[in-house]
Amino acid sequence: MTLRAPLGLAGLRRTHGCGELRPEHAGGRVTLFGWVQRRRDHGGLIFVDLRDRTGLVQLVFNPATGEAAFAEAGKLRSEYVVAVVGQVRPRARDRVNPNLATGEVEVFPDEVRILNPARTPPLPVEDRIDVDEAVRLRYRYLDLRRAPLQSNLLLRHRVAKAVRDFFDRQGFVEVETPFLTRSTPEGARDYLVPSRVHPGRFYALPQSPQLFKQILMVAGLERYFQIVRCFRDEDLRADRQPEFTQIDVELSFADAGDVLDLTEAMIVEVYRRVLGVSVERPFPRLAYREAMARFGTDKPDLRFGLELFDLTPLAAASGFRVFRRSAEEGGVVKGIRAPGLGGLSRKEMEAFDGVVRPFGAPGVLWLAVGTDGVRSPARQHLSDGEVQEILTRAGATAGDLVLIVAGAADVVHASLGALRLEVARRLGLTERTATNGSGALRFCWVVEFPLLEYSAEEGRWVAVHHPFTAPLDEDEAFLESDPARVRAKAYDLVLNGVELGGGSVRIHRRDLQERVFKVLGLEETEAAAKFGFLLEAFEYGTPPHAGIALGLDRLVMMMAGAASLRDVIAFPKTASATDLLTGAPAEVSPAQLRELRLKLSDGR
RNA sequence: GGAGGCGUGGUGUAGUCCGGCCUAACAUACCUGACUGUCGAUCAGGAGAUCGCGGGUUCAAAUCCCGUCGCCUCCGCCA
Repeated sequence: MTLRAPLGLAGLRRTHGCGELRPEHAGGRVTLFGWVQRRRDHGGLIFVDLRDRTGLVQLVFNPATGEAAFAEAGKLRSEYVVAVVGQVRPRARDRVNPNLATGEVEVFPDEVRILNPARTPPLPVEDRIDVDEAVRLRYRYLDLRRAPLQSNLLLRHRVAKAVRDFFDRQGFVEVETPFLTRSTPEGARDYLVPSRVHPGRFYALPQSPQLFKQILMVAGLERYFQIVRCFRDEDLRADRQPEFTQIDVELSFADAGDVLDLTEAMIVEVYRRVLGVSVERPFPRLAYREAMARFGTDKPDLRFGLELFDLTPLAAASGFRVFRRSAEEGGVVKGIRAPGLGGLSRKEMEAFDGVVRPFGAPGVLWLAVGTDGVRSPARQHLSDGEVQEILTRAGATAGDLVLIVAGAADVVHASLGALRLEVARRLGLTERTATNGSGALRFCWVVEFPLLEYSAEEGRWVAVHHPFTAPLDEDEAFLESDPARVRAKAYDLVLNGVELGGGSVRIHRRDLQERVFKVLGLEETEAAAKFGFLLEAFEYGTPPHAGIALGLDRLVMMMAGAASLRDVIAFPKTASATDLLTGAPAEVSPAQLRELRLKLSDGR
């Protein structure tokens, strides 16, 4: 990396980055630009740490070697922007700073120019000092001066570069698709943009370029990719921002296996090139049903076991009412083993209830295995034989804890999925270690998702993935008769319990697409109005095609070992979708509203 | 839409449960002075907060109550 300036600034030409100076530069004259990290004023001698993107170097101001520079150095304060010209000298052995990449040298400036003074920063521009995130977001430019965020942005750049190089080499073409497009039913809420030219009409920002990339397949591009911003007006999470970036891919004459292979190859190359980490292929593939049954989630963290086991048959025959009723009502009874957690107090056991309650489970039944028996609030309701069978199924031995949840299958799975993560956290199995070789990277594919699920809220079947996803050939016949049974040619890529992305084989025949629309309750006229252009396109020679979209932000987050998307996005939004730096969203002038023929319902 | 956590000089925290000892403490940053080998410099001195905001209870509120705003996490929602 170099920061040499191509042109001089005020007669000065930058020769090196601060962090680049090494003993071999000793004796040379250098010109450096940067920010004052810190000034240590010893009266007759002043040390200044100068920082730029490349790192830090120590400047030494001595009246003997530069009277004017020494005087100027006394005026320097934190974050002043300066240019210095001086001589690089090696440090005496006992003055070397081993904590600094440039610690074997220092610069003796004979000229200092203050290019710009700075107010005292509202947050320390220094790594490792925790600052309230609201302050960091309000002064994002100062937060971004700190090394962790800078290195995350650099990492992100390298990932994007590696992705582009990979797809370019594979014959893919990056095509830009519109941001101002039309709202389509299904999926997330749209961000709307009013049209001035057409009052009363709105563009929508794309939730993804889904339709366009399929049309590019009809258009004969054959291999498309795009690193593209997507917009979804839904509530945020640590791993969800209203605008996020996808690595969007679509290819013709390809089936699911081709997409999986291609994606794996891309991931392997990105990790190798950017982090120097080798990722093993192929990634294991799990059917959705299996993932739910074994891990209670469709995005399993495979870094640890702690798999669910089924007690439903035992429960059906049990004298314990809670068990029997769950089984009789069509629910399930399942549990997990928490190795070594049998010693928790009753109060700590009850804290597990709080983990499952958000998912609709009333609580967790626990059995603590001791050397002299089993402790459990349900001990008296269970026969010795039942307790023994539970322990056998759990594989539990003395010192272990068994956690059991009974109820509807989806509630039980969600609850145990969350409990499994909670147990893993307690056992220290989920450290989000970065990927510098030490962290486990357990990629997997989850495949055979259901094509449809019934939405009680909307009173109809809705697409699990999106309405253009093809059903498995062997399930297509049940589309109308038993929609729940139909599995999709869809796949999700999961890394350590985080969903990195997903895709599917698309429907490329108009007749099948119309059948799916019909099951979704999209009447022909409505389908024609909203997706007509796609259906029409399908009539002009559409190749079979499939694709995938990966969350670039999430991928970078995982690679950086970051806990939040905000740490890998230069200008992120808060949990309430505001931008504390710019103040967006903001009110607009009445004139702007008038021009758009918009009237706010509160009368303005 | 719901649940929980947090909000005290610029920054990070203590104090809040159990009101009075708070005329709000500590660290750091900041300002001034001293100091020629520091690199988390050191030493001496100084300035800086009506405790997110509004209302209430009380002789008395950072502390209790009600409301409200902001940030974070999770559920719903979202692929």
